[in-house]
Amino acid sequence: MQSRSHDWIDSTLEALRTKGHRDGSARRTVIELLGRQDCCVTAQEIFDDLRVEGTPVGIASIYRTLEQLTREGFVQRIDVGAGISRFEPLHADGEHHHHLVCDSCGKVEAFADDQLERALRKVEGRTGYSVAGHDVVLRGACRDCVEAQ
Amino acid sequence: MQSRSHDWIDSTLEALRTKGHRDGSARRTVIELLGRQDCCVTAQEIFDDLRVEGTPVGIASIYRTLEQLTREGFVQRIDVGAGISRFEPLHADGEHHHHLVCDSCGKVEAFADDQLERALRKVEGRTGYSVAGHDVVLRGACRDCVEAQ
DNA sequence: ATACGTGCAAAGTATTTGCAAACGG
DNA sequence: CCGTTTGCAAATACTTTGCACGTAT
Repeated sequence: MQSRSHDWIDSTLEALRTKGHRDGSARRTVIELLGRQDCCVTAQEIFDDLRVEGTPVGIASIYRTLEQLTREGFVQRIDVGAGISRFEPLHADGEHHHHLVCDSCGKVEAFADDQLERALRKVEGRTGYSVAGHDVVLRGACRDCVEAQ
Repeated sequence: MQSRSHDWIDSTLEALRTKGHRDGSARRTVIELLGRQDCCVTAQEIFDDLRVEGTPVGIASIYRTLEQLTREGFVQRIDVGAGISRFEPLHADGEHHHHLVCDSCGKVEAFADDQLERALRKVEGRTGYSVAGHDVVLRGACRDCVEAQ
Protein backbone atom coordinates (compact mmCIF):
# COMPACT_ATOMS: atom_id res chain seq x y z
CA MET A 1 0.00 0.00 0.00
CA GLN A 2 1.87 2.99 -1.27
CA SER A 3 -0.51 5.68 -0.06
CA ARG A 4 -0.83 4.23 3.42
CA SER A 5 2.94 4.33 3.85
CA HIS A 6 3.02 7.90 2.66
CA ASP A 7 0.22 8.83 5.02
CA TRP A 8 2.16 7.57 7.99
CA ILE A 9 5.44 9.15 6.90
CA ASP A 10 3.84 12.51 6.20
CA SER A 11 1.64 12.65 9.27
CA THR A 12 4.53 11.61 11.51
CA LEU A 13 6.88 14.24 10.08
CA GLU A 14 4.09 16.81 10.29
CA ALA A 15 3.24 15.93 13.91
CA LEU A 16 6.87 16.22 14.99
CA ARG A 17 7.14 19.60 13.31
CA THR A 18 3.98 20.77 15.05
CA LYS A 19 5.37 19.67 18.40
CA GLY A 20 8.29 21.98 17.79
CA HIS A 21 10.93 19.42 16.81
CA ARG A 22 13.46 20.41 14.19
CA ASP A 23 13.79 18.51 10.95
CA GLY A 24 17.12 16.65 11.02
CA SER A 25 18.21 14.30 8.27
CA ALA A 26 18.87 11.26 10.46
CA ARG A 27 15.40 11.13 11.94
CA ARG A 28 13.72 11.89 8.63
CA THR A 29 15.65 9.11 6.91
CA VAL A 30 14.68 6.60 9.62
CA ILE A 31 11.02 7.63 9.49
CA GLU A 32 10.97 7.27 5.71
CA LEU A 33 12.45 3.79 5.94
CA LEU A 34 10.05 2.75 8.70
CA GLY A 35 7.10 3.91 6.63
CA ARG A 36 8.08 1.53 3.85
CA GLN A 37 8.13 -1.59 6.07
CA ASP A 38 5.50 -4.30 5.93
CA CYS A 39 6.37 -5.68 9.33
CA CYS A 40 8.58 -5.01 12.32
CA VAL A 41 12.31 -4.35 11.96
CA THR A 42 15.25 -4.14 14.36
CA ALA A 43 17.53 -1.15 14.92
CA GLN A 44 20.36 -3.10 13.33
CA GLU A 45 18.27 -3.89 10.23
CA ILE A 46 17.50 -0.19 9.84
CA PHE A 47 21.20 0.61 10.22
CA ASP A 48 22.21 -1.97 7.60
CA ASP A 49 19.45 -1.10 5.13
CA LEU A 50 20.22 2.61 5.23
CA ARG A 51 23.89 1.90 4.73
CA VAL A 52 23.08 -0.22 1.66
CA GLU A 53 20.81 2.51 0.31
CA GLY A 54 23.65 4.99 0.57
CA THR A 55 22.01 7.11 3.28
CA PRO A 56 23.84 5.88 6.39
CA VAL A 57 22.68 7.07 9.81
CA GLY A 58 24.53 6.60 13.09
CA ILE A 59 23.22 3.73 15.22
CA ALA A 60 22.75 6.10 18.15
CA SER A 61 20.45 8.33 16.10
CA ILE A 62 18.46 5.28 15.06
CA TYR A 63 17.94 4.24 18.68
CA ARG A 64 17.15 7.81 19.69
CA THR A 65 14.61 8.16 16.89
CA LEU A 66 12.97 4.83 17.72
CA GLU A 67 12.79 5.70 21.40
CA GLN A 68 11.22 9.06 20.63
CA LEU A 69 8.71 7.69 18.11
CA THR A 70 7.72 4.96 20.55
CA ARG A 71 7.32 7.41 23.43
CA GLU A 72 5.22 9.77 21.31
CA GLY A 73 3.03 6.96 19.98
CA PHE A 74 4.04 6.79 16.30
CA VAL A 75 5.79 3.46 16.54
CA GLN A 76 5.19 0.27 18.47
CA ARG A 77 8.03 -1.66 20.11
CA ILE A 78 7.65 -5.42 19.79
CA ASP A 79 9.56 -8.07 21.71
CA VAL A 80 9.52 -11.48 20.16
CA GLY A 81 12.35 -12.77 22.33
CA ALA A 82 16.12 -13.07 22.30
CA GLY A 83 16.61 -9.63 23.80
CA ILE A 84 16.16 -7.80 20.50
CA SER A 85 13.56 -5.08 20.14
CA ARG A 86 11.61 -4.69 16.92
CA PHE A 87 9.69 -1.64 15.81
CA GLU A 88 6.87 -0.91 13.40
CA PRO A 89 4.68 2.06 12.46
CA LEU A 90 1.47 2.46 14.42
CA HIS A 91 -1.26 3.48 12.02
CA ALA A 92 -3.79 6.09 13.05
CA ASP A 93 -6.77 4.06 11.77
CA GLY A 94 -6.17 1.59 14.60
CA GLU A 95 -5.63 -1.23 12.15
CA HIS A 96 -2.87 -3.48 13.32
CA HIS A 97 -1.56 -7.00 13.21
CA HIS A 98 0.22 -9.49 15.43
CA HIS A 99 3.22 -11.75 14.95
CA LEU A 100 4.15 -15.30 14.16
CA VAL A 101 7.70 -16.24 15.07
CA CYS A 102 9.51 -19.33 13.84
CA ASP A 103 11.59 -20.72 16.73
CA SER A 104 13.67 -22.62 14.25
CA CYS A 105 14.74 -20.05 11.62
CA GLY A 106 13.81 -16.86 13.46
CA LYS A 107 11.50 -15.59 10.72
CA VAL A 108 8.83 -13.10 11.84
CA GLU A 109 5.55 -12.74 9.95
CA ALA A 110 2.38 -10.77 10.50
CA PHE A 111 -1.19 -11.96 10.85
CA ALA A 112 -4.47 -10.27 11.66
CA ASP A 113 -7.77 -11.60 13.01
CA ASP A 114 -10.91 -9.70 13.92
CA GLN A 115 -12.31 -12.27 16.28
CA LEU A 116 -9.07 -12.23 18.24
CA GLU A 117 -9.24 -8.44 18.45
CA ARG A 118 -12.77 -8.62 19.78
CA ALA A 119 -11.77 -11.17 22.42
CA LEU A 120 -8.88 -8.94 23.44
CA ARG A 121 -11.03 -5.83 23.74
CA LYS A 122 -13.46 -7.75 25.92
CA VAL A 123 -10.72 -8.95 28.26
CA GLU A 124 -9.18 -5.50 28.41
CA GLY A 125 -12.37 -4.10 29.85
CA ARG A 126 -12.30 -6.52 32.75
CA THR A 127 -8.72 -6.04 33.88
CA GLY A 128 -8.96 -2.93 35.98
CA TYR A 129 -6.10 -1.52 33.92
CA SER A 130 -6.36 1.34 31.50
CA VAL A 131 -5.06 -0.74 28.62
CA ALA A 132 -3.11 1.24 26.03
CA GLY A 133 -2.20 -1.60 23.70
CA HIS A 134 -1.56 -5.29 23.33
CA ASP A 135 0.82 -7.72 21.71
CA VAL A 136 0.16 -11.28 20.66
CA VAL A 137 3.02 -13.55 19.62
CA LEU A 138 2.49 -17.05 18.30
CA ARG A 139 5.63 -19.20 18.44
CA GLY A 140 6.27 -22.37 16.52
CA ALA A 141 7.73 -23.82 13.36
CA CYS A 142 6.99 -22.22 10.01
CA ARG A 143 5.94 -24.31 7.02
CA ASP A 144 9.47 -24.41 5.58
CA CYS A 145 11.03 -25.56 8.84
CA VAL A 146 8.36 -28.21 9.43
CA GLU A 147 8.98 -29.63 5.96
CA ALA A 148 12.74 -29.52 6.37
CA GLN A 149 12.61 -31.91 9.31
CA MET B 1 -1.75 -24.20 45.19
CA GLN B 2 0.83 -26.10 47.14
CA SER B 3 0.33 -29.47 45.46
CA ARG B 4 0.42 -28.00 41.97
CA SER B 5 3.80 -26.45 42.69
CA HIS B 6 5.06 -29.74 44.04
CA ASP B 7 3.77 -31.56 41.00
CA TRP B 8 5.74 -29.33 38.68
CA ILE B 9 8.91 -29.43 40.78
CA ASP B 10 8.81 -33.20 41.14
CA SER B 11 7.90 -34.00 37.57
CA THR B 12 10.56 -31.64 36.25
CA LEU B 13 13.29 -33.10 38.46
CA GLU B 14 12.10 -36.58 37.55
CA ALA B 15 12.06 -35.85 33.82
CA LEU B 16 15.59 -34.47 33.90
CA ARG B 17 16.81 -37.54 35.79
CA THR B 18 15.14 -39.78 33.21
CA LYS B 19 16.84 -37.89 30.41
CA GLY B 20 20.15 -38.75 32.01
CA HIS B 21 20.97 -35.40 33.59
CA ARG B 22 22.77 -35.40 36.92
CA ASP B 23 21.23 -33.83 39.98
CA GLY B 24 23.33 -30.77 40.83
CA SER B 25 22.40 -28.43 43.65
CA ALA B 26 22.28 -25.24 41.60
CA ARG B 27 19.71 -26.47 39.11
CA ARG B 28 17.64 -28.18 41.80
CA THR B 29 17.56 -24.98 43.85
CA VAL B 30 16.44 -22.92 40.85
CA ILE B 31 13.73 -25.44 39.94
CA GLU B 32 12.43 -25.47 43.50
CA LEU B 33 12.23 -21.69 43.54
CA LEU B 34 10.55 -21.53 40.13
CA GLY B 35 7.94 -24.02 41.26
CA ARG B 36 6.91 -21.71 44.10
CA GLN B 37 6.26 -18.69 41.85
CA ASP B 38 2.80 -17.39 41.08
CA CYS B 39 3.92 -15.46 38.03
CA CYS B 40 6.96 -14.87 35.88
CA VAL B 41 10.34 -13.91 37.37
CA THR B 42 13.62 -12.60 35.98
CA ALA B 43 17.02 -14.28 36.28
CA GLN B 44 18.12 -11.45 38.56
CA GLU B 45 15.11 -11.91 40.83
CA ILE B 46 15.94 -15.59 41.16
CA PHE B 47 19.55 -14.71 41.95
CA ASP B 48 18.52 -12.19 44.62
CA ASP B 49 15.82 -14.36 46.18
CA LEU B 50 18.11 -17.35 46.52
CA ARG B 51 20.79 -15.19 48.07
CA VAL B 52 18.27 -13.91 50.64
CA GLU B 53 17.12 -17.45 51.36
CA GLY B 54 20.69 -18.43 52.10
CA THR B 55 21.04 -20.80 49.15
CA PRO B 56 22.96 -18.65 46.66
CA VAL B 57 23.51 -19.89 43.12
CA GLY B 58 25.84 -18.38 40.53
CA ILE B 59 24.10 -16.20 37.96
CA ALA B 60 25.58 -18.28 35.13
CA SER B 61 24.00 -21.42 36.52
CA ILE B 62 20.67 -19.64 36.76
CA TYR B 63 20.83 -18.61 33.10
CA ARG B 64 22.01 -22.08 32.07
CA THR B 65 19.17 -23.72 33.98
CA LEU B 66 16.57 -21.37 32.54
CA GLU B 67 17.86 -21.91 29.01
CA GLN B 68 17.78 -25.68 29.46
CA LEU B 69 14.32 -25.73 31.03
CA THR B 70 12.98 -23.48 28.28
CA ARG B 71 14.55 -25.61 25.54
CA GLU B 72 13.16 -28.82 27.02
CA GLY B 73 9.70 -27.35 27.50
CA PHE B 74 9.41 -27.08 31.30
CA VAL B 75 9.52 -23.31 31.42
CA GLN B 76 8.19 -20.51 29.26
CA ARG B 77 10.23 -17.43 28.46
CA ILE B 78 8.18 -14.23 28.47
CA ASP B 79 9.23 -10.87 27.10
CA VAL B 80 7.26 -7.95 28.40
CA GLY B 81 9.72 -5.39 27.08
CA ALA B 82 12.74 -3.48 28.33
CA GLY B 83 15.10 -6.21 27.15
CA ILE B 84 14.61 -8.38 30.22
CA SER B 85 13.46 -11.96 29.91
CA ARG B 86 11.05 -13.43 32.41
CA PHE B 87 10.40 -17.10 33.05
CA GLU B 88 7.62 -19.19 34.53
CA PRO B 89 6.76 -22.88 34.92
CA LEU B 90 4.78 -24.46 32.11
CA HIS B 91 2.20 -26.76 33.63
CA ALA B 92 1.46 -30.10 32.05
CA ASP B 93 -2.31 -29.65 32.25
CA GLY B 94 -2.06 -26.92 29.62
CA GLU B 95 -3.52 -24.36 31.99
CA HIS B 96 -1.82 -21.05 31.61
CA HIS B 97 -2.27 -17.34 31.89
CA HIS B 98 -1.16 -14.16 30.16
CA HIS B 99 0.26 -10.87 31.37
CA LEU B 100 -0.72 -7.34 32.16
CA VAL B 101 2.15 -4.88 32.33
CA CYS B 102 1.98 -1.42 33.84
CA ASP B 103 4.02 0.95 31.66
CA SER B 104 4.20 3.38 34.51
CA CYS B 105 5.40 1.32 37.52
CA GLY B 106 6.57 -1.79 35.72
CA LYS B 107 4.33 -4.16 37.66
CA VAL B 108 3.49 -7.46 35.96
CA GLU B 109 0.28 -9.35 36.77
CA ALA B 110 -1.37 -12.45 35.41
CA PHE B 111 -4.82 -12.89 33.89
CA ALA B 112 -6.61 -15.76 32.21
CA ASP B 113 -9.57 -15.87 29.84
CA ASP B 114 -11.14 -18.86 28.14
CA GLN B 115 -12.70 -16.96 25.28
CA LEU B 116 -9.33 -15.48 24.43
CA GLU B 117 -7.79 -18.95 24.45
CA ARG B 118 -10.45 -20.20 22.07
CA ALA B 119 -9.90 -17.29 19.69
CA LEU B 120 -6.15 -17.98 19.79
CA ARG B 121 -6.56 -21.67 19.07
CA LYS B 122 -8.77 -20.85 16.13
CA VAL B 123 -6.24 -18.43 14.65
CA GLU B 124 -3.41 -20.85 15.24
CA GLY B 125 -5.06 -23.39 12.99
CA ARG B 126 -5.13 -20.96 10.07
CA THR B 127 -1.54 -19.78 10.16
CA GLY B 128 0.26 -22.53 8.31
CA TYR B 129 2.63 -22.72 11.25
CA SER B 130 2.91 -25.58 13.67
CA VAL B 131 2.22 -23.35 16.66
CA ALA B 132 3.93 -24.45 19.86
CA GLY B 133 2.72 -21.69 22.14
CA HIS B 134 1.58 -18.12 22.42
CA ASP B 135 2.04 -15.02 24.53
CA VAL B 136 -0.37 -12.18 25.05
CA VAL B 137 0.76 -8.99 26.75
CA LEU B 138 -1.61 -6.16 27.60
CA ARG B 139 0.17 -2.87 28.29
CA GLY B 140 -1.26 0.13 30.07
CA ALA B 141 -1.62 1.82 33.41
CA CYS B 142 -2.59 -0.19 36.49
CA ARG B 143 -5.32 1.01 38.85
CA ASP B 144 -2.82 2.49 41.30
CA CYS B 145 -1.00 4.46 38.62
CA VAL B 146 -4.23 5.71 37.06
CA GLU B 147 -5.39 7.01 40.45
CA ALA B 148 -2.03 8.56 41.24
CA GLN B 149 -2.28 10.90 38.26
C1' DA C 1 22.74 33.22 17.30
C1' DT C 2 21.16 29.58 19.79
C1' DA C 3 19.49 25.50 20.95
C1' DC C 4 18.34 21.07 18.91
C1' DG C 5 19.98 17.09 16.22
C1' DT C 6 23.75 14.03 15.00
C1' DG C 7 27.81 10.87 15.10
C1' DC C 8 31.41 8.79 17.45
C1' DA C 9 33.14 6.42 21.14
C1' DA C 10 32.62 5.04 25.82
C1' DA C 11 29.63 3.23 29.25
C1' DG C 12 25.90 0.44 30.80
C1' DT C 13 22.85 -3.76 31.00
C1' DA C 14 21.51 -8.38 30.25
C1' DT C 15 23.13 -12.65 28.86
C1' DT C 16 26.53 -16.18 27.23
C1' DT C 17 30.84 -18.59 27.22
C1' DG C 18 35.66 -20.51 28.61
C1' DC C 19 37.75 -22.85 31.94
C1' DA C 20 39.29 -25.02 36.24
C1' DA C 21 37.53 -27.03 40.28
C1' DA C 22 33.71 -29.56 42.69
C1' DC C 23 30.72 -33.21 42.59
C1' DG C 24 27.32 -37.11 41.33
C1' DG C 25 26.71 -41.70 39.88
C1' DC D 1 37.14 -42.30 38.16
C1' DC D 2 34.94 -39.84 34.43
C1' DG D 3 32.02 -36.74 32.64
C1' DT D 4 28.48 -33.34 34.12
C1' DT D 5 27.56 -29.31 36.75
C1' DT D 6 29.05 -25.22 38.88
C1' DG D 7 31.08 -20.52 39.80
C1' DC D 8 33.97 -17.01 38.50
C1' DA D 9 35.55 -13.86 35.30
C1' DA D 10 35.87 -12.52 30.67
C1' DA D 11 33.48 -11.94 26.51
C1' DT D 12 29.50 -10.68 23.87
C1' DA D 13 25.28 -8.41 22.29
C1' DC D 14 22.16 -4.83 22.46
C1' DT D 15 21.13 -0.29 23.91
C1' DT D 16 22.02 4.23 26.16
C1' DT D 17 24.75 8.22 27.20
C1' DG D 18 28.46 12.09 27.12
C1' DC D 19 30.26 15.27 24.40
C1' DA D 20 31.87 18.07 20.51
C1' DC D 21 30.30 19.54 16.27
C1' DG D 22 26.84 20.48 12.63
C1' DT D 23 22.57 22.52 11.28
C1' DA D 24 17.66 24.26 11.21
C1' DT D 25 15.08 27.96 12.51
